[in-house]
Amino acid sequence: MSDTQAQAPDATSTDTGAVVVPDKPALEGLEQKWAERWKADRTYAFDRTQPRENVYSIDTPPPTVSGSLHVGHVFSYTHTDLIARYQRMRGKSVFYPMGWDDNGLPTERRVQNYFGVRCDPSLPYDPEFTPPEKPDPKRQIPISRPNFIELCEQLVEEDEQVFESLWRTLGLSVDWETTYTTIGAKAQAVSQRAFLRNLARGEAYLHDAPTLWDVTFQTAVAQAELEAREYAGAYHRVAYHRPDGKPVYVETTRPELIASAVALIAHPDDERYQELFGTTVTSPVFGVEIPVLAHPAAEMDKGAGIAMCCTFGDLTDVQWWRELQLPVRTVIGRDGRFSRETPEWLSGETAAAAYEDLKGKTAHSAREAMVVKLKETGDLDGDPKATQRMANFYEKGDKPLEIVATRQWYIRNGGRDAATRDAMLARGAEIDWLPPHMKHRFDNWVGGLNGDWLISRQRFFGIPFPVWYPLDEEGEPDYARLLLPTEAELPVDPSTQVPAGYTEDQRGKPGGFIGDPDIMDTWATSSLTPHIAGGWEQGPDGDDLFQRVFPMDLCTHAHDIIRTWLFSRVVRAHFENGCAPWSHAMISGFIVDPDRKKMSKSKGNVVVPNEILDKYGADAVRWRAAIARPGLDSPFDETQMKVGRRLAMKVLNASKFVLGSVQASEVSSVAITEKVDTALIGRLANVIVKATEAFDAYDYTTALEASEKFFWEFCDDYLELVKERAYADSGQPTASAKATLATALEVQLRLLAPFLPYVTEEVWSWWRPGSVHHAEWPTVTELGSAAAEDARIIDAVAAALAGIRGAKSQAKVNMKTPLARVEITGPEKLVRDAECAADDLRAAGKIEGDLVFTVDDGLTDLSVNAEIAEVPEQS
RNA sequence: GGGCGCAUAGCUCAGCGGUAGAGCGCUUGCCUUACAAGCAAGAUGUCACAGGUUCGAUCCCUGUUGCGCCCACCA
Repeated sequence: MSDTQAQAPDATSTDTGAVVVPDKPALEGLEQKWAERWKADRTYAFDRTQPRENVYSIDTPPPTVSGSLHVGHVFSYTHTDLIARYQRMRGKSVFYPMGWDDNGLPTERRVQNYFGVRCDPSLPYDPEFTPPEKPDPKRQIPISRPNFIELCEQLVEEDEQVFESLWRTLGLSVDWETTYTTIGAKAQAVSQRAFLRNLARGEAYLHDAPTLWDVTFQTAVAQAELEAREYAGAYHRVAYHRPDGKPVYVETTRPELIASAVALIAHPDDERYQELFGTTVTSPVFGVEIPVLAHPAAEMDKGAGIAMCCTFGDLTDVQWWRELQLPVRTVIGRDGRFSRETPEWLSGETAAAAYEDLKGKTAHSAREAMVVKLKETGDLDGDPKATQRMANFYEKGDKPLEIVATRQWYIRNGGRDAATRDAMLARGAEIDWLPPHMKHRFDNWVGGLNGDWLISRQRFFGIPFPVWYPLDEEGEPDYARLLLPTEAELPVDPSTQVPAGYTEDQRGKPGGFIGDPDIMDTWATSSLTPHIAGGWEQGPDGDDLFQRVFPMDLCTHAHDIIRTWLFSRVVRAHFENGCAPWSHAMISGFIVDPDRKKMSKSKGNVVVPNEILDKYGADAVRWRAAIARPGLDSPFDETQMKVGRRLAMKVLNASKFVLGSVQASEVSSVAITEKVDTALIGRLANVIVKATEAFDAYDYTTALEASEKFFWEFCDDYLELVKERAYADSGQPTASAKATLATALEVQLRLLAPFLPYVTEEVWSWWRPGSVHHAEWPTVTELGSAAAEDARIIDAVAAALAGIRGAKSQAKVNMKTPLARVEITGPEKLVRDAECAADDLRAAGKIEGDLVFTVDDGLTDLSVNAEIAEVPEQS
């Protein structure tokens, strides 16, 4: 092979072909040594002069830097790196950037806890502010939004260094000169530009509607961030009253929402309620008159079959409210508490008096209060019956979500129109899914969308919407008339910058303007990672980089974020670029604990990556990652790490051994002439074919298995077999053995390089110039005519050798023990194959007497009969 | 309730229409100057269950059971 890369010469090998092997090769220290070298040599730098067809580009998940990494992340990122390294060796210029997801709620929370502060947007900026030495989590110091953001930026920088160090240790061949953050100016400009484009095309819109609301974080949340959890509740059988006084019982788990009831609803076919449809009933306690209506979404067999519709208790209520055009009667505010003002529909004397006790209460205590009242009025039938129900939670929250009508920004995603939904499904079908069944997750999610994508959040540390609103003479914002920046002005912060034609002193004044107070959800930014990393419409040469890397070749991540990250990138690329963002999506499984349970902090079963990297080394951890196929969950078992470590160690030792007798100049397929040697090369050729086909199909595990199996056979059989011949003084048999050893080792280092980047690079440096990671991926062609040899010869020889060893093992003597006579019997083909290695077998088996080959076509396998020369005395 | 995946040795997993495989673990040995974190040899199975297709099914089809995951589910 030729080394075309201009690499710095290596310290431990020379251009003259000399071989320098350490006395005691060790794994310890390899990560640090080579990570530093790769950095200094810019080994993984992207060559952006290459045209698109010579580029392999990868969209990497930006890890949440304020979170913690677990072993599952490490494995999934390794999977990506295996492909990256393979493609690099195939001659591609690999675009492999790394991003940090540092904006959003996780960072805010971490900053609050770390520094003991909280953001109060009403405060002015304090340039002198320094966080307390000892944060008191119970007494968080209120600070201004700019102060808060400064602390966020400070902390994420520290976190990012920790992450980078871990990834470098793991050996990810990321181009560390191509990093981005989701809060950085570049990401801000890209997010805002993409948003403005969506807005201009009508794909983004402002909408005042009921939204899922987290009362703890006081922000809207999107469908993709929901998590259904079991939640303890109780059925309350409650009486509404017909005009004639007769009760109509409903069953509800949320009696506190009787105050916001707008109708009772039953299924149109429900016999029991036919005569009630079109009439009205009055609510218990409050005596508010509401209609009884029919709607097919009411389920006859659920509860009493007739439901109390409140605005809003759940998503079915929203549907009824919308489709039956019911009024909005909101009692729970953004803080999750009952309104402190008596609602207008409860202004009657009885109702107002009853409501008095609910004011300012949380949903939970309002419920308790209502139960007391219902008992007093006799409208509670029996005792509440405990039940477990599923409720929607924000995935990061711990209180069930409420539904609150608020004004929010949305991006269309097919949740409200079939044409867009079909377009998204079509984009999904353009992607090669690995494994293929992961596409069902995507289709399933897109098919189940129940609304557009809500991207605004009522939080602080994030990318602001580049929007201002004019204020009318009363100081009310005109949401229909948006004030927008030009793309050239981006990024903008509407809370500190002023729209064209206005001055700062008009902020918040009648006739003036206000900035949009919200920020974009972090997914709204990470949905653009191909654009951010790929330099979409930015940089001195405009879109030059982007044209070379987009659409990308690969994205990799675990299956839990198909519905969020994967889908949102498809949405963005569809609207902005009219294509899918990548051609391949490789979906990793989870690493689960030995009981096949998901790892989670609360269960205390999380494996910390640093510990296993320290203990077993990066190559061992990578090996373990590589035996987990795409999409399959894999239980964590530490003993597997030992197996990987043993392989890495074996590579060092076997290489040391081979290089003890072989010169770099002996890598040559021409000198390989002996039948056993050509057969080994023939087998190696088969391995190259198999590994290459597997890698091309993104089946890194099969590629590893093929190369690893060959390597162990190479060590245990071939190396033992030709030892003596390779060490002999001269002659063509010796030359053939040496050439085979050198060639096979050199090829194997390249085959294993994607999996074990450290040991292969270490060994490469002993005798080859440059980096193995820029060496060409092996081909059959370079092995010459030997590649065509019948590889099965090796099997027969190995069987003969095993027979010889077996005899010694059974006799419980050591392998050095001489043999007086050996007879190898079997079918003609196998006997002739084994006979090819007669001299090597004699040497390896220490056969001092006859070595006889006998054909017996009655047998199907080789049979070896060996006589021990002398049985050592038992001591 | 809807969808997807899985079920093969004690464990983790390959495999395949024609005699069932690997690694780990286990057993028995060996200090063989590359490696004792090593080496050699060896034992281990109703291929979840029931039907069907086939000359032949662990493999293909249908159903069942069990396990896991995703979605839906606040009356």
